[in-house]
This record gives sequence, structure tokens and C-alpha cells, in this order.
Amino acid sequence: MAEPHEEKEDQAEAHLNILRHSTSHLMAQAVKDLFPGVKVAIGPSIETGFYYDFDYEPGFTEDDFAKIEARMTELVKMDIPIVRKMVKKEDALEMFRKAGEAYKVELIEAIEDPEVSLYTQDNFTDLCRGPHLASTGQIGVFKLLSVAGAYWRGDEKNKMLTRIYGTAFPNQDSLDAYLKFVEEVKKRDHRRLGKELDLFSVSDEVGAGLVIYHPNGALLRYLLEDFERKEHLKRGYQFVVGPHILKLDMWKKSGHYENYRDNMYFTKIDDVDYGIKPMNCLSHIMVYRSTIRSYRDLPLRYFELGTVCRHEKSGVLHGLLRVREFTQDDAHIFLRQDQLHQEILNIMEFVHDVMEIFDFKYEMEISTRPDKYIGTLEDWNKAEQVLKEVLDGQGLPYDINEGDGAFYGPKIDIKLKDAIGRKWQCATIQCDFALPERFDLYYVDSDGKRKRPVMLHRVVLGALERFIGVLIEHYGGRFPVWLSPVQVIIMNITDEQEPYVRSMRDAMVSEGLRVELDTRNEKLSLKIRDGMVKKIPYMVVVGKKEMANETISVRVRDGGELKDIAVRDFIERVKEENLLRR
RNA sequence: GCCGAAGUAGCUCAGAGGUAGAGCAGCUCACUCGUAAUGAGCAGGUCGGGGGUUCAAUUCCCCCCUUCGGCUCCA
Repeated sequence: MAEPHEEKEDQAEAHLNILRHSTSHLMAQAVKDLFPGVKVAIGPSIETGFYYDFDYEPGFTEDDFAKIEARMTELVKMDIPIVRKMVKKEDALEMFRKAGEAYKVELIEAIEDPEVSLYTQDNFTDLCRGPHLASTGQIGVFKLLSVAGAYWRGDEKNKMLTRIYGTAFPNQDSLDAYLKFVEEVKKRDHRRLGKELDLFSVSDEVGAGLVIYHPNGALLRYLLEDFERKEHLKRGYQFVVGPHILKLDMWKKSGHYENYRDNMYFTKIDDVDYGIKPMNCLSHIMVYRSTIRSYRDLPLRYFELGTVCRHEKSGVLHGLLRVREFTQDDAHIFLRQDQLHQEILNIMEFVHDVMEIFDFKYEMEISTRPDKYIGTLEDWNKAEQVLKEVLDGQGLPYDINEGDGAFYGPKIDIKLKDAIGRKWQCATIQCDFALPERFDLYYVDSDGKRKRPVMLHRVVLGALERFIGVLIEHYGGRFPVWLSPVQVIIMNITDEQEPYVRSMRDAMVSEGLRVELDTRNEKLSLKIRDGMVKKIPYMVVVGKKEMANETISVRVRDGGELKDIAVRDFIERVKEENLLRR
């Protein structure tokens, strides 16, 4: 049962959805008034507002928005009743056919009920399940936001329509609040912060989707890698390293050439074909196969910060979140069927611990057997059962994506939620029955017979590039001390303290702190400002007084001040934060 | 890949058929300064790349590349 206040929230949300849905119809009505010959497709409310898809030959641009919005405002003022009517399917079909609304006809044909509901406002009638507001006069404030192409029914084989996005709210204040929120989100954009904090760049001279890490970005990445290596060693993983290119025959054997070729790059050496790896599993399989394995050896957990190259379509590249070369915290675990439950539990605990350290909440999904699959039904059912049991056993909620598993096995996807509620796919755990089969992997069981191991593919952070991008936005560039590329910046007030702060910097660096020095001949307020802009956690100020007392004054990025603290105590404080990952 | 928009100094942006401008950053000088921008001066650009139209193109046209907003796909 929902709590009373939740019910209220649900009601408010439901109302907002109706408002937006009606605004979407209003926009369609305005567009049809203004642009004769336009055909309408679908126009739902969405999380951030609404959209409507149109088929119109010249298409629309944002220049058309003012005109459309003006007409919408007129229609609101006219306070036109929005009338619902149930009609027979055949009648609706005839009506939309006559009107030349081919998309509506297609939609109605797919409806099984004998009757469909229509909503009419003046000269505009739309097929719609509803509900809607009672009249256009009840519509609040709205704003058209962007145009975009969208395939009919989301299928890239279909015609591309023009989609107009907009948003709507009951009043101006809530619209303003939303637009302000959008601005805040822009300020957190990892591409913007990546530039401002000088973390990374991508260059069209080098190539699209290829990341160049600058010193601070590379340091951040190094800190994550260091974290990963320690955590994996702690959990019984072994490090392995494989090559970036493997003979094409390997990729044919594994099925990648057949199923993943479009995403791969190829090259030729001395007339032999090679494929650049899009995944790390094959080398790990070679390690497994390098000697005979006993049931006592399992599970074997091979870990690699493996860099892979994938040919992503040009239109999907996006900062660090979607690139063409990236490094996964990848592991392949070879184990017996009877170990599957415990091992997946281990991984889930691993994921949980890591998410907690970075202060992420997360959600889980199980993806089950697709229509096209390899392996036996029995294996699939068993594995799906195990995945469910593990999640049930933890008492954590999860969704099921029927038929969305990989062709070689079912999987658990973990979607993390960042500081402002957005979801990102990072960790995933995939069962694989296919590769052990294709590479004829086996172990010798207690009865002396050869048995086939199960293979798990899993990543925890996912791709370092994507994870770093998410981290930047999650923290808004204000990394916790242990992850800050620069933890401390020391500022002198006059030249007099310069040699002193230099030796202080050296002392801190030798204790493992990451320290910068600002000895520019500038006012303190400028140095503080620059330190704040660079989002450095600790700004250490040294003037005449501090030098005499061998203390420092520390301005803390996230608020507050450490007045006249001993250098030694400050160093210990930062060291502890490094250790505790704070 | 598809639809739409954009690309001007290191960054953020203005400009216009007659070969470009601001702020910040950079450099030089003065100021030696106590918690979010001291002042003055200097320097900085084949106006994304390639073709075309024109007496003349950074501006108009075509192609390409890249980026942005979406669609589709995904770590």
C-alpha cells in the first residue's frame, strides 16, 4: 500500500501527465492549422514534457516555434472543449483513411478492441486512449524545446518523421524551476567540466570517439585503476593481460565474426587477417586452456583492465559516455554449475560495496532467453533460475526484461543512479554457455570425467571512460578527496613565504598527498577564486603568521575553515581520507 | 547510419560579399597584497577542410570532417 503522501504525489504526477498529453494534442492542432498537409503520428507525455511526431515534407525548424506557440496560445484562449467519443473500429478507420492519416490507420489496425476512443477539440480529432483535460483553457504554461528526427515506430527501417519536443507545467513558477534545473544539469555536463577542469579532450585530428586524457584526467583514471586492482586482488581475482589484435580465425571460432563483425575493426599482417578486440574474453579463454584444469581449481577469476575498440555509429558518440576505444574492468570467471549461485552472489556483493563507496544507488534487471539463442534449454532455465534466486535471496527488487539476454546466456544489468537521479548502465553480469562449448573448455571432475565449465563475463565499473564521465556529473566535478587529482593547493600571501611553502609542498608530496602550489604574485582572493573554480578540496593559506607558528589556515572547498592547524595534523587528516576513500 | 542545428583567438562569444572584434586566459611591467577576479601595456586568427560562383568569399552554393539535440544501437 502506498503511503498517503505518496498517493498525493502520484496524483500530482498523473495530473501533470494529463496536462502534458493535452498540450501535445494542442500542439498537433496548432501545427495542423498552420501547416496544411502535415500528417500526425504519435504524441505522448514523457518525463520531461511531451512530444509529437509529424510527417511533413519540408520538416520543421526551431524558427517555426514562435508561430506554433502563438497559435497554441490562441487555442488556449478559445477554451475549446476536449470531447471523448467511443466509435467502432471500422468507422474510425474510415474516418482517418479519408483524412489521409496513414499513421493513425496503422495504429488502429493494430488495436484488437472493437471500439476505439477519439478525442476531438474543434477541427482536430485524434486517436487516443486519454485521459485528457476537459478543455484547452485548462492547459497551463508550455514551451517548445527542440526538433529531432525520429523513426516511425522507433524502427530505423521506417520513414523518419519530425519530432517536436516541448514541456508544460501548471504554472510559470514550475516551468521556470524546471528550466533552471536544466541549466544546473548543463553545468554538470562532463564534457563542459572535462574542459573546465582540464581532464580530457577529444580531437577531430585524432579521430571521433577517441579520448585523450590530460594530466588530471589521467591521474583520476589512475586512481580508479589502482582502486580496481586492489579490490580485485582482495576478492580472489588474478591479473591477466592479452593482446589487442588476435587472428581473425579466433573471432570466427568464437562467433564474434558472425555476430559482431559490424562493430569490429580489422587489419592484415604479412597477409594474415587479424581483428582488433572488441571484447577481452578470448585471451582469458586461452589462459584457461593453457593447461589441464581440475574441479578443485575452480572458480578461476581472470581480471584485466582490457582496452577494446568498437565501431560505434558516428551519431551515437557522446563525450566519455559513448566512445570507440575504451577500457573495461573486465573479468571472466570459469566455474562449475554448482558454484554459479555463490559466485554471482560474490559479484553482487562486490558491486554493492563499490556502489556504496561512490555513493550511487542502483537498480537491477534480469534479461532472459531471446528467441535466437544457443545452448540447451535446460542450461538456460537453470541459469535464469540462479540469477533470480540470488536477487531474491538479497531481498532486492529487480525488473525482468523478457527475451533481452545475450544470445549466449542470460544476464543481470545494474543501472546506477547518480546524484540527480539519472540512470546509467555500468555493471553487468552475463552467463555464457557458448564460448566454453566453442573452445571446448573442460575441467576434470571428481569422478575423473571431463566436464564443461560455465563462464561468467562481468564488469563492475563497466568502461572506465563511461564511469569517469558519470562520476564527473555525479559529483559535479567536486570529487571526494581520495579521487581528487589535486587535493591541496598551497598559497602564499607574499614573496616572503615562497621558499617556506615550497618545502611544505615537498613534505606533503612525500607523504603521498597530491599538492599544487600557487606562488603567483597575486592577491589571495584571486588565488582562492582560482582554487574554487578548479574545485580543489583544500586551499592552504600561508602568511606571515602561519610561517611563524608553523601552522596553516585551510579553506575547505565544501564549506568551513581549519584555522591555524598544525601541518602534521593536516597531512594525517588527508592521509586518512585517502585510506577511507572519502 | 538517419533527421535537424552549429563550427570565428587557448576558452566563451559578437560580426559582415571588400581579406576580422570583445571578455577571460597568456606574456611584460607596476603593486607585496589575508579567503571568489589590482591596474596598465603587448601579443594572439589560412573565420573546421576541400571544391565552385564572383573583380573580390570567412560571408553565397556543393561535398567532406567534427560537435550539439534527437532516433536507432550500446560499456
